[in-house]
Amino acid sequence: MKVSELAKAAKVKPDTVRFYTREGLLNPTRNPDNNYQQYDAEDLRRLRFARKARQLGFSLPEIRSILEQADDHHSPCPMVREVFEDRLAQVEKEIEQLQQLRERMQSALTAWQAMPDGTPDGHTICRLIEHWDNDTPSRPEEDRHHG
Amino acid sequence: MKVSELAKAAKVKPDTVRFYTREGLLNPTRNPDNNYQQYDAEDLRRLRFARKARQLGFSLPEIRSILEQADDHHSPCPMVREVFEDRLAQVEKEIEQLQQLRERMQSALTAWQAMPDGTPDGHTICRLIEHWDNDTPSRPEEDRHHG
DNA sequence: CTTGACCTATGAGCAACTCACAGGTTCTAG
DNA sequence: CTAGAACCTGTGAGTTGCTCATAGGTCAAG
Repeated sequence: MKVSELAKAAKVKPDTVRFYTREGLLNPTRNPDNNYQQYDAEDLRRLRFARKARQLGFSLPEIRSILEQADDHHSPCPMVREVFEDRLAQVEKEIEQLQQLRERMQSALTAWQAMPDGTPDGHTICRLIEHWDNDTPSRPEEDRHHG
Repeated sequence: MKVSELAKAAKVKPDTVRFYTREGLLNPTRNPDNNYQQYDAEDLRRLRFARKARQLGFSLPEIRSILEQADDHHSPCPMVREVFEDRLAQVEKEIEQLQQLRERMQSALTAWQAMPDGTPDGHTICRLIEHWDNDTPSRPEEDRHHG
């Protein structure tokens, strides 16, 4: 299989295939005639595995470790279970923080309904935000990259 | 105020102050003697404002727009309200998706309790992940390449 | 006069892609 | 047989909001 064929089979973009290859998650051979990458069924399995693992929140380095363990004929499952549990805890923490944020935003919206849109006067930029009362520490920023 | 003094007053790192200055959110003057940045009370207000806005999910470009509007003596509040409502909707979407992910992870964990840690055999890397059934996108905005 | 703490600007690094570039290869139509 | 489309190659930059590293300038104290 060539890059685009593998990409299509796994429903990802060709650039993702190239990126994963660069990162060592896939081990294609070369077609000596034209220097093209050649992927096989094993690479497709690895790629599909990697995508599932990504959806579960595994990082690329983690996935690479898992694949390397499998290549060495060691079961990566114990590691998978461990990282998975950590990830679940992290997801739960994120949910909690986002819920707190939502509540705070909702009360702010309610409070703002009565507030006028003041013109900045050198002491105030926008009361709406300046009257926001921020006592909670920052939430994880990672997910904002997507949005 | 010098960089570190401003940073301390706003409880951020000096590098953040420098970064915000680079990005045009702060407008310090220069001490002609030593070329150091000089910040005043207005910069402190702007920086505090920016940090609150960041906690609410505003991006730096958005914050810069707000500050520029305020500099032009236009009230940025209508814009703030609008972006804020968009952001709230986005937070709610993220919460929903994370909750779905959590549920799927929890059922996976339950299902895994009975599954053995198989050794990779060339067809399977780790059943725990391979048997994960990924029909829905799990992270806020992965594109669906379905077809 | 050196030490050390501060300041300066700039560039790299993070995560996981995504895209743009410039050029080589293969396929297809005329 | 050839033009051009559509693929392939590698590499480097862009995304977001910082954070850190580098190399060098400034300043108070000993």
